[in-house]
Amino acid sequence: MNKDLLEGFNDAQREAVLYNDGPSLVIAGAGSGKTRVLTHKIAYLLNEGYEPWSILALTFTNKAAREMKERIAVIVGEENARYLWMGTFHSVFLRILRMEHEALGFSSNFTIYDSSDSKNLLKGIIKDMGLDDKVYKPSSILGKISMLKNQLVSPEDYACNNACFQEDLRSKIPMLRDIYRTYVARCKQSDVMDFDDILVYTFRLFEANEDVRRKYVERFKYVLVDEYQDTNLAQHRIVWQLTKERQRICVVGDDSQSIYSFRGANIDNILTFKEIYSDCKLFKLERNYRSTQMIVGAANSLIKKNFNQIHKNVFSENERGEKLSLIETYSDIEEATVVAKKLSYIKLKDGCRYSDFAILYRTNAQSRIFEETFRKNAIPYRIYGGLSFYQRKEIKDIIAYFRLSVNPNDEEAFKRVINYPARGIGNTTIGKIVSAANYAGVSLWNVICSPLEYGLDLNKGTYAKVDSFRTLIDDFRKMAQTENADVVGRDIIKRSGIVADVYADTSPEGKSRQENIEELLSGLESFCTSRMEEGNTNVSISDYLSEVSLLSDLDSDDGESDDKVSLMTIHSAKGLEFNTVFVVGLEENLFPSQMASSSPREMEEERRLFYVAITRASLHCFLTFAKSRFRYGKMEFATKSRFVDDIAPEYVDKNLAASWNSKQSNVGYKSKTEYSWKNNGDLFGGHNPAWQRKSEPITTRISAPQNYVSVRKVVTGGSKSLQSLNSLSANRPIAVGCSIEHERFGIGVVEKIEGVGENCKATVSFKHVGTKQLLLKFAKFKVL
DNA sequence: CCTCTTAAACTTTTT
DNA sequence: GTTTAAGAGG
Repeated sequence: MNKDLLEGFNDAQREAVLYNDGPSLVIAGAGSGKTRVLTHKIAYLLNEGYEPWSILALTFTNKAAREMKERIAVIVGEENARYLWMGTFHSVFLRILRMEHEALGFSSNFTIYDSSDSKNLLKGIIKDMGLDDKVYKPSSILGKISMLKNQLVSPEDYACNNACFQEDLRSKIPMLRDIYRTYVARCKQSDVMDFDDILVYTFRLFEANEDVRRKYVERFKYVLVDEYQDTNLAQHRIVWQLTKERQRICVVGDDSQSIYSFRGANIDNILTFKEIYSDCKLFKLERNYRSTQMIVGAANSLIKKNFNQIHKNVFSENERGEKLSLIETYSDIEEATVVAKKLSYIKLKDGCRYSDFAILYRTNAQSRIFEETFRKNAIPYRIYGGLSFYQRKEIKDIIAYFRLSVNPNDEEAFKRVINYPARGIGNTTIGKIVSAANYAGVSLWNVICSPLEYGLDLNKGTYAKVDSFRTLIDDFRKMAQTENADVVGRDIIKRSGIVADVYADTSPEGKSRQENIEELLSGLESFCTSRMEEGNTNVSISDYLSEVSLLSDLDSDDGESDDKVSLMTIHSAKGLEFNTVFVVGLEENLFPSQMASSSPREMEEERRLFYVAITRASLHCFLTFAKSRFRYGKMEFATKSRFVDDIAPEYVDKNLAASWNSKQSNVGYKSKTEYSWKNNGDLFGGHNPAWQRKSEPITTRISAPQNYVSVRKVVTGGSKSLQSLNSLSANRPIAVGCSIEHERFGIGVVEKIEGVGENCKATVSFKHVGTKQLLLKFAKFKVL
């Protein structure tokens, strides 16, 4: 059995699987078969006699956990795999917290705030304290509080720390400590935890209750942690609490892929692991099985630019492969078009599937253009991340009712639905309830249950409305205790009036909301049936909520079944691999992000992010950047990202960019398009791709200038004449002092000209709109 | 108290 | 360009 288990492993991998006598740290380079090692190690442990429920395996995404479980099930059988404690930090510890709720003073049905709930609560607190939300911006306060929690700094610790207070004084937010204290108190009052609380309270549970900690130390005889480079202090300390005696722990990670420090992840956790677990054995997986030598070489040369790292030599023995291609385009729209074209071409040439491709970007906002372009060109795609299913309004409304039926003290859920669907309880009434609750230090629910006791002053009509809401929720609560989740769910959306409200709306958006509700209900149903198949006799709404509140969109993958191009942020691409990867938007202030430019530490993280992006590719990797881009609804000019030049030149084919530039100056719009066509042929062997003729509608739409116009007609303003005007400005050079007539700005005089070729910029003083800077390549004007 | 219109702010990255 | 906050009118 053990022989089979280790078939096809290299020495390093085999040793990492077999060593189980003490703590081990596996540094696993990108594509080095890390997941395979982890799954086989667990299978090996099971073979060695470990009971499935005595193994705890922690991952960062539900998806990773599920995949790993499936792969283990293949080796050791479903009946063993299902009893493993395997999941994200958050889901595993939430499970434990529910069992140990009493020790923490929470009810067993506490609910979870997502970040928008947290933000809303903070907004209210800041308002109540009479503070300016321009100074105390809820999202940045939430960020600070989240960081404190991840560092296990309690409100009390924080209030006592003078250095922190001085820092807040300097940042003009001296009330932060009071906000933090109030925020924690209000969550407690609502019987609610936020994401970070799951870790904080787990730590506190083990810290304050030695017997409880012992219990779990006894249970978890072996602990494995994936992506250890992304753990924060709280996670690190919890793992220590569970493993310090037995020291049967294996962590896997790659310091070069640490990309979550913004969320409190501390790269030092992995760098100092050896010191904390003193007998730790170190294994390095350096052979990359995923990518071509060229891609691995490029990635290595890039990451060398970072100082902080564990030395390793990642290598590939796959084919040499082709260089990375750098593509420069002149707008974000063209970037998407060129990517669509290359993608279609490669698909035809390699005969691969759409699902072999990924478009990776730095920010979610960049997905839009690709979405539009792909839709126009009939390229199927799937967008990951962005607004998740569970963040849609109609879904959140329903979930809020669910939450209230489980935990009526949940303040944010309460506020969300007390007047949805509209039942005549407005902001004034809600305000009165909130202040009565805060005055007495109880939940909103408590106030409406005993309005007299808490001095709730409402007129009779309003009071009747509030009380009928209370009755409604009370009914839901009673039902939620006895009935199954699917039954309760259907009843809730019917009796709350959501069905009537949503189904009255026959507009396209209303229709889509209906579909979403149907989807939620069918999801709820399948949740119930699958839980019952597992042997649970009753499946409560509470069970459902526990599961759902930690799900992200990335997790609800519809699987391999459909053949679509993946569009996602680089962050969500971690752990995945694709034949061909397009890393797009490689521009200064976008990637690396502007936010990172101030600190070298953050800049290194951005570089690691780029490293992650490149190493997702197994065969082809394209890097693209656009010289102009729409941001915040305005056109902005951009320059090539510094990261492009961090890759050693021998790995990157920059010819595309070079020849593009040389032809730029005297080429009008139309020929530019033709040029990129020709270029396509040059790159891949000098012939016109067959699909250019074959799929007529796609081709025309890609190359037709109307494409550009129709997509962004508002911003370019009457760009019908783009073509003619562009060539005009190229043919008739302007000079300082001459008059021009601009399509939108009218008549003006040229004051200054800077730059050469396509970067040529003119400062023009217009009669009516004042002085503007025009980039001649884009500006639409006539020389008079 | 509700709803419609207009204005402003917004963008890292996510469990 | 998009979403969400605030203000006016019903």
